[in-house]
Amino acid sequence: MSNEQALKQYDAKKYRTPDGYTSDIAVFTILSEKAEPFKPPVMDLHIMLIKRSMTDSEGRPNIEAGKWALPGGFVAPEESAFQSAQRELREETGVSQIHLEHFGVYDTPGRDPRGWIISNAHYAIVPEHHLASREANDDASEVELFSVKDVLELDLAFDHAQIIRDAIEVIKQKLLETTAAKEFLPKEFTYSELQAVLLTVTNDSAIALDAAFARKIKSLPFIQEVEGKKTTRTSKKPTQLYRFIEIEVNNSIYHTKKQ
Amino acid sequence: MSNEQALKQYDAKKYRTPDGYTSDIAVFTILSEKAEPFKPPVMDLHIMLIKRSMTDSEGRPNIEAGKWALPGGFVAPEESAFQSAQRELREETGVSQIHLEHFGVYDTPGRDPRGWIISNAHYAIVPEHHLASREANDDASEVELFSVKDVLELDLAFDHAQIIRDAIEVIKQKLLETTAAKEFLPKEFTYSELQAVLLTVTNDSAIALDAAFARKIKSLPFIQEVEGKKTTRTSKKPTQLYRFIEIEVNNSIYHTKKQ
DNA sequence: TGAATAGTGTCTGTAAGACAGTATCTA
DNA sequence: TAGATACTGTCTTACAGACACTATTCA
Repeated sequence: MSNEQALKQYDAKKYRTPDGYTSDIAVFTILSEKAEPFKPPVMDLHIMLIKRSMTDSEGRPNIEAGKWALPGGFVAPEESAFQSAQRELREETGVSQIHLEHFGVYDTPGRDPRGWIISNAHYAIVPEHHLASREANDDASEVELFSVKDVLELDLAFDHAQIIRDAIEVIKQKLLETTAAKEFLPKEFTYSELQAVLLTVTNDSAIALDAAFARKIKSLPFIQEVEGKKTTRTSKKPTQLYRFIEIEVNNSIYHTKKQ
Repeated sequence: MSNEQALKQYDAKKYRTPDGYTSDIAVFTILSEKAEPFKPPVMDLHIMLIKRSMTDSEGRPNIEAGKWALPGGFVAPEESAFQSAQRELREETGVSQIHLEHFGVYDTPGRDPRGWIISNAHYAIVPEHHLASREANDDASEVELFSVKDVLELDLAFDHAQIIRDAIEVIKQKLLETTAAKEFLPKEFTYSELQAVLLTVTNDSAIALDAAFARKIKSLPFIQEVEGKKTTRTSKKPTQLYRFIEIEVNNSIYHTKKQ
């Protein structure tokens, strides 16, 4: 009894099938406010949204026209949603080789007025400088960065308010529970730069207090001092540079962090 | 320009659509080896699989017949994959109200010979005693529990080997990085019972050594002593009982565990 | 010299890890 | 009383958190 025999008799149309499969991407970046010389950065976490056009490519009225939405699109049968997200991201921002990860599926019946459409949601971490070129593009009026603090006040398409809420929770968790902060930073960074990234998602005193964090960074097993290398980009006093090292982080709640 | 107008002109058939949307469930349970009186348990993590029948309900040869597979099935248009997984789980095991969570999507082109079929994968944690009845069922010959140590040596249907590999990684992580272990335990438990659950996924000495773990359990912020309550089910000397308390666990790699 | 950033010194307390010793019960 | 499990005592070492103090540079 082979699969060939079974396939011959299989009829996909027997079952009701979805009307579409899409990938949506929550693109996060960090904008540094007032990058004055000899000043540590103050950062704010932003998410990239597009404004849905009033008409589609063929000139007909568009669904959810005029609303803000996550970039994304229909997945083709010959690709995975992840590949689709990579493609969309490259098309939208010209950026490839960046951190992209699945974080959820949205399939509540009725979530899309066009029918039974399943969305596979991803988040991406794009360093600030990669979006500089993007912002200067032709259709820049249709693409904008919003602080995660007020993005949810917008008029958002479909169930994207929920997806964005979830994405924000996910990136907060990833920044604090994994070494994902390195995706926002240059290869070598100062304690105050890492601190600025983390302060976009937490207010904890252990991170917010300079002296405490400057001391802590030296004991973190996944961060290494770049010996003898300093910079003056954040202060007049030359500051020690650090880098992330590739080790597995033990995040067990039953273990000590010390490794 | 309303959505109604736009919808009138929308034609789902313009795009190629998926041939199916399924939910698969990796059902985990823990079996206690030799539950002798006055002995702490020795546990082993198991996963529930079904053997695909040779013919379908209409007597025709089945796809991937005779292979072992995750329970699951086609999602109906009026439900979410999560609801579908809940339903399947109830039908398969008679259990509801258990821990069930999405952990991934499987959509690689060609993963299912029947066509473009997207699988939404979940894992479930089912305490041992809930499966006792299940195992006595009529079609028990088609359902079996396998130790996660050797489940991957089976002949598995579709890409279920990959899904199961991922599910095992996920449950290992969840057991160590969240309080999910409570789903396998009675409400009140001894240190050696919690220890036995954790030892199914780690060998770390901080957990494996009795004295160390007996002391550590008292300092864990999410576990509470049940004052004055002891049991003799694991030893002749009455043993202190503990329970999980509902607090948010701070799992940041930049913070101390102390809360 | 003052202002700003980046640290270090020092103290107190908590906890980890190792290992030996003690407590409680059943058969 | 032996044997098994469940702890506790004690010691050493490490780091966390708080707060004051020092270091380095530019304007």
